[in-house]
Amino acid sequence: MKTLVLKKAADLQTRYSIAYENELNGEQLQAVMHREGPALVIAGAGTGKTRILTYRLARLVESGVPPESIVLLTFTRKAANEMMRRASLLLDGRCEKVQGGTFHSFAHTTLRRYGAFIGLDPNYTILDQADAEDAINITRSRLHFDKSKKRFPLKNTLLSIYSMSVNCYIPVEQVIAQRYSQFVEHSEAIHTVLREFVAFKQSSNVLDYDDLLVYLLRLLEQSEQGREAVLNSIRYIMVDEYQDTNKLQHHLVKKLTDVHQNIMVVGDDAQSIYSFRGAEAENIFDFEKEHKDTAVIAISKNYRSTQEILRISNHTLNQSLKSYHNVLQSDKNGAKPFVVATKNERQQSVFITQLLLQQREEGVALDEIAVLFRSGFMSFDLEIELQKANIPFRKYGGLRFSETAHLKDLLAIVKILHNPHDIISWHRILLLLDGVGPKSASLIIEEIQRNSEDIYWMSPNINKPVRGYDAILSLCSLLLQLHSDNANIPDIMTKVSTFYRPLLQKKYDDFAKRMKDIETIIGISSAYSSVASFLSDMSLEGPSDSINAEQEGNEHEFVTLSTIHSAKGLEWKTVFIIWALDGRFPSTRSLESAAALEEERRLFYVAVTRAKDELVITYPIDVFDRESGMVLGEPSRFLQGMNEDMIERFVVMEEQ
DNA sequence: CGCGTGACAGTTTTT
DNA sequence: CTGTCACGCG
Repeated sequence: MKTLVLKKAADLQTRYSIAYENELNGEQLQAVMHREGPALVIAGAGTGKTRILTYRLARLVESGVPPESIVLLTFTRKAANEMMRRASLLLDGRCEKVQGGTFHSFAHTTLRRYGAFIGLDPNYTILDQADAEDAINITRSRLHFDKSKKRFPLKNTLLSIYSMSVNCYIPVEQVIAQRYSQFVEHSEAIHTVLREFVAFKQSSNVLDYDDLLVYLLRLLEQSEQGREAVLNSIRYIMVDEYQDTNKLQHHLVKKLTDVHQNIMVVGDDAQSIYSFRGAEAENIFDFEKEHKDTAVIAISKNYRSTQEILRISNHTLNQSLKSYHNVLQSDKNGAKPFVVATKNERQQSVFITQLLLQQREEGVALDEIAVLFRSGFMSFDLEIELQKANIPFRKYGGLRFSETAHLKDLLAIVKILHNPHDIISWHRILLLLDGVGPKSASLIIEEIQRNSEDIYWMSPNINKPVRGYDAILSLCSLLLQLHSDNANIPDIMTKVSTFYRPLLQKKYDDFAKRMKDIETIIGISSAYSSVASFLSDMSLEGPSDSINAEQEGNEHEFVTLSTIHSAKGLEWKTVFIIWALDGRFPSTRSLESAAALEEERRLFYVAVTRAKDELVITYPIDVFDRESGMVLGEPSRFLQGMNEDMIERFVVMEEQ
């Protein structure tokens, strides 16, 4: 007989180490405490979206939900990292086991594990955008659409058409009719090329970015075993930046939550800036319709910015014909934002640099400052100026480190090693070799496809092309050696780079600079223990940050330069928005359609709301625009209608 | 067939 | 400013 004892009921409840009630406001708390079933959180900029997600994560974990059964999907890798970092600060290491990342990286991890259920060889390699374009070009020339046809769309257009079709569930013909009407006459041919492109990827065992999502969906829909395996491991899903999901992702989320319905999505319709990639802000509102009994929580109290900054952002949205959900309010007050005209781009760069030096003098940490711009190239001139002034900076957005031609060349060899069927990489390398052109390359590739069993031994079988034979032979012997070596990754990389070095030297004038990048990537590679994870990280979460990270000295502090797209979800004490020049931001191209202009407006809104305390908006006048043949000199139309009690206007003059 | 040359068109934003 | 295309030489 067991003895019965009395225990205080309160003592039996789970103990929480975080005082949720004290650290969150009412609306936030409601979202954080939400437990089962679908929830939609509409949270304006700076209202503590990340805070809600991290606290809810912590709450679930504290309540005993196994962290590995929670999936957190975000849009950019940086946002994912930030979230995990903040969750770990709240709650020891337990949050590290949470599955998380971008849609694409989540899809990749899942497919590596369970892809076999739908017949996917787990050794597939991932094509980045340039690789996918190359693949399209290869198919195009195989089908002989490259010659004779006048004005056939270029590879990047073909890929956009394909991608739009896949991500939005729109048939190719319709995409062409709607968005690329100038190519309607080639509609059928385009479709043929794209179908062949799909087949080509399959036979090469490669997946492009879109395929990652498509195959994951296929796994969930077409394999009962696959579906069970994936769904059994997930109990809670949270999706950040939901306004940036497209149809395909929307659908994927639905499939992932079919069983338990424990899905929380967070979004802000005013921050939808990815429609060029098929994102539909309507997904937020469809979500509510599609999931029964969705708890809807709207949050409008802003904690980030001063009221002066919010007045600018609210004004930006008010100028629109559309109406957005949130009008932001804040208790904080500060200085009026500055709008500054400079004579030209040069002066803009010099001016920003001066202000940065001044801020540093005043004791503002460089980490607290960001310079934001519409497009990657808009910071080139400033970068030179910052270098001269010895101000350390890090640039986000624009061309990625691992997307530069020389690193792609190098990685292509490693890719072949990992996946010998990767014809796109073979093609890339073969064309690099002396005396090998498109014709011999395709002959060799045919040979490779015939002898797929012992692929590295095929070299002696090649019908000698007159010129390139020696080069091919040496490539093959390198591959053979690396294949049998079992070396570690930096070793492999070093050997590959020794092979590549003379080719690099011949191809580029700035050989030395590029060689340095290669050293850098060898360094990065040493952190990996498997070729597979090294390669997929390079394609999915490539070190975009290392592109300008290694300034002299090991300063920990740096100014952030970033495209607005890459700055989403982040905040700084002081934000500069440069190139706020009508014709650049919004760009002339976006003036043709109301929807495009609207997206630029939201983009401007995102930029403004990154600032906590200080906002400086600059624009150069007297800029020649090649496209229109006009001189641009007016401030962005988004600044129109702002009077003197909203902003201070300045003109930069040179001191006599 | 490979490769250099010159003309010319297109030019965001991300995974 | 860069990638792409057509042309013609070796």
